[in-house]
Amino acid sequence: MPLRVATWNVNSLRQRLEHLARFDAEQRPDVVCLQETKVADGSFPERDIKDLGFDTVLFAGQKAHNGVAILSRRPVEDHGARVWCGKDDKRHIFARIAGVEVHCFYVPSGGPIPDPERNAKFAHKLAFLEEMTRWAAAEAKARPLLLVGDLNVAPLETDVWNHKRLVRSVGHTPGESRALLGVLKAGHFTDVCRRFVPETEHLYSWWGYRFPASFEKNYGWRLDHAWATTSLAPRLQAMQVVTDTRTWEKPSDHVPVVVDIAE
DNA sequence: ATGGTGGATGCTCCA
Repeated sequence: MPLRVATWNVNSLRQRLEHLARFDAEQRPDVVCLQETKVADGSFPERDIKDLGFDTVLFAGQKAHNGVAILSRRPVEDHGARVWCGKDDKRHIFARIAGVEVHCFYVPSGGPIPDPERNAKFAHKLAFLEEMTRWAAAEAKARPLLLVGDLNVAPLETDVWNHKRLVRSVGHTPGESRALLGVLKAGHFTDVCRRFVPETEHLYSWWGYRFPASFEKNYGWRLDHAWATTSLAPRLQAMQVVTDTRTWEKPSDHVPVVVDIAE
């Protein structure tokens, strides 16, 4: 059996517990990386998660915003978290499982205006992407890494429903795309989703709430990613974007991405 | 610099 790792921005873990249980029953992942848990550590629903069969539950959260977690059925060999851009705002957690260091990221959304001079949130996002990609490129040489999460960037033209219309929108600007594609093109990582779905095909993991009927019209973006170091690439067996969850009642705006790694 | 909706919080902020 391969190591099955899922990543999912649940947009409030407490609102999504039933969806997590259903997803877990259908996909049986060994590891689940969550973003936007939106819960302080003291209120984390640890019992509910352990009852699903995840013996190890790691979380780094805060009240109301952000928050990440890693749930594992397999033994966790090491774990930790890192502070990015000098802000301890709960956007990263990692665990080594079956020899693979799994890093779970929640990149800042970046606010509405794609100009770092006028929008401090966009400046923060660019700084975060710079720090994260620099770190990733350096660490990739050392050991097998699987970097997953909501990177809040759709880097390819086919990662959004209308490139021309959205190229000046935060999340799809050339600068943001360059930050991600630079690491991939440097050969440090394989974009797991694009290894299984060619770049000529549209692929999305997020359909916004605010755009009317975005899911029905398939007005999506690919914001959720999985990157494997090139040393892991030969072991990549399968990838699924579990679009079905977006049809469930009161869904997250993001859907899970599931990756299978041969052991 | 627009609105749309959803989540957490507490009479708005964030995505």
